[in-house]
Amino acid sequence: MTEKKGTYYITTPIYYPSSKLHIGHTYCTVMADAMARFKRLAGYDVRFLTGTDEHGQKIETVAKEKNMTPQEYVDDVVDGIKKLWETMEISYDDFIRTTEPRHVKRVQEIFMKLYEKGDIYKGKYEGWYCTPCESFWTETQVVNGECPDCGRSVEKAEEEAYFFKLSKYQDRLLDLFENNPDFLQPETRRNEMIQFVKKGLDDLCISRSTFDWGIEVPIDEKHVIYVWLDALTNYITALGYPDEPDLYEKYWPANIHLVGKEIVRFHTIIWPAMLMSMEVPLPTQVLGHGWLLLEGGKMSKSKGNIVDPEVLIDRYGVDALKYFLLREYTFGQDGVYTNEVMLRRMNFDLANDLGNLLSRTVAMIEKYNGGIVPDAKVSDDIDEDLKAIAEGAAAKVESNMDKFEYNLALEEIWILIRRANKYIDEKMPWILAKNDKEKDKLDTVLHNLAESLRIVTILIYPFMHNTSDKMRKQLGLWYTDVQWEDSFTFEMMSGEQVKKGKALFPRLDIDKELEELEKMQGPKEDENIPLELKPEIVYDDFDKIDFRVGTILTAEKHPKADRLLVFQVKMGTERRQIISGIANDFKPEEMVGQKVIVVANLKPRKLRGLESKGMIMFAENGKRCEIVTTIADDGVVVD
RNA sequence: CGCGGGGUAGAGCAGCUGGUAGCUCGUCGGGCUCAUAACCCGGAGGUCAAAGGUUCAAGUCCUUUCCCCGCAACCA
Repeated sequence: MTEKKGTYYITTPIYYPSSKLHIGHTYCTVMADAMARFKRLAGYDVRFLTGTDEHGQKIETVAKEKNMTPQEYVDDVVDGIKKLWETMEISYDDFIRTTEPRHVKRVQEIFMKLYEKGDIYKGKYEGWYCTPCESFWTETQVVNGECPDCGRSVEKAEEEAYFFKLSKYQDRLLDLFENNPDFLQPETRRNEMIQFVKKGLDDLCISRSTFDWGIEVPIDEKHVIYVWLDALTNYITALGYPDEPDLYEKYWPANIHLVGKEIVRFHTIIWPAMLMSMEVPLPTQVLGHGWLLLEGGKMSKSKGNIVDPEVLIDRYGVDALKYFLLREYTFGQDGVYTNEVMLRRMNFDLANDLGNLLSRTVAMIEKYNGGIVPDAKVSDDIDEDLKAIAEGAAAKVESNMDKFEYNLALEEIWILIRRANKYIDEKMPWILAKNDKEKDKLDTVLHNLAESLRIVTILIYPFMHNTSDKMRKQLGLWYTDVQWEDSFTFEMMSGEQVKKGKALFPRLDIDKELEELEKMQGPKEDENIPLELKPEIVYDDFDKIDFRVGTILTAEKHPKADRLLVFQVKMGTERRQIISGIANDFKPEEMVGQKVIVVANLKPRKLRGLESKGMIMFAENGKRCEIVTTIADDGVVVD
């Protein structure tokens, strides 16, 4: 039995179930899972937490649209998420939902702790209120008295709200970053946060009274707790803090909070500040991973360019998908996902290198030694080289995993696999088999190959346990469990009965698969799928808008904003200036002379100092904007 | 001069504290037949964005410039 090395608590973010999860979420969870499995195998007492963040206005709205209660709605989505993790064989020890009673009551207790500490005060959320959006905006967010979201005018309003004294912890946070370089990695994220704190922190509004779907503020039933205090605390409420502290005392502080780069700020500024206030130790390390991008940009639900992990698992298996995600991308950096890159990885690394190595090894042991793994009899430089690489691989995997370099950890394993393939060519066992005098050499080759593969089964276990099991079955290693320490030594096999099985990873016809995947991922031609639309409007709403045709006379860059282009547009008798945020997609020259559609009666507004009277219509297809043109004469009404 | 990250073979990437430029794929040629037409070897292909500088020695340090990408601002 492996001796215990201590505890290891690792968490993923809790995901927001406003719709189905995509491959980006899968990526994060797979990384956490691999680390959890690795640490377990290495002898740690691991606790791995994931979950869902289920409150908030957005959920409330989406549920209403679907004619469900928020609870019904989230129950439904969370079921799907749990099913996905089950398919992915995510080995979480606990799944926390922020709607669970255990979380709700603990969040309220934590609120009271902060309150009694004097770090929560009731203040006035002085701001600008946009009635249609039901949102408050700060002075800096509002532009020219208009809502930054919808552009309609906002009214000065005061709302009571509860605030957390984030500013009080500014200096301690700065110390934290500067004295503990490891607290936040990678480096670039740390630099960003240092800058952010240096600019000064405002107190944080932690309650809302404009919607109901949340945890009630214990001292004020008119308010619900806003996301920060509700969501971030999951990492300790799931451990029973504060009322059932057994797990908390055992596992807190967390070793790792694994999060996406977009939420690093919340985890390294707001969360530590709350913990400081609670006088609870801080997590040891927050790691911000990069995003999986699709060609042409960010993955997002509204763009409809989601890669559904279920489809991939269904076709290629969990292990292949996990391998690809962990091997292809560098932790902390963004990576581009394409079907082709994935299929290549699966073919080259899994089918050709690993699968084929097992296949040829087992075939030779069956053919040349009746399926029994022989003992090694002799040894030369080549044998010793293979052996050294095999015995040294585990240490290299470990050191890379300590740095969360999953890709390099796997690369180390593949160095061994490639070495073994080369070893076969160097030794040419099929020649040895032709001469009885070479039997000792042949036995040695067969033995060494079996040993190398045995070690591979241990090394890949945290990443691909199914494949490991299948390999061990073929290698006759059914009689013993996977033990990490067994990967340190070479001489362990003798007399096992091997048994050739199905190919571990069938070779894929990449062109054919690409075609199939595109068919499945793209829109299905013959199906009529309703679009996701904004709330319905009536004709009167539409009739308020005055669309006109306009000819662009001149176009130039806005002197003080990167993304803005300033146009002079002619609409019949009138000429006016309109500004659009499309500088990334169009050069000014190519816009001149275009006939476009203008929302002509939009209230004028200043953008970085220049007035824009109206708005030019563009089509957004995800990758870039496309201009919407017409052949009609300018000034003409469009309706 | 808001903050930060990059620009290395056809593609995608490694190259930390300076000392013969690497990996995977592709390509060309060869080998092998145990194996999932898989495996192995070799070749071609890079003035390491540009220009200066420090140094015996610079993708690797410094300065400047150009170009990309995040964040922030702003996107009517």
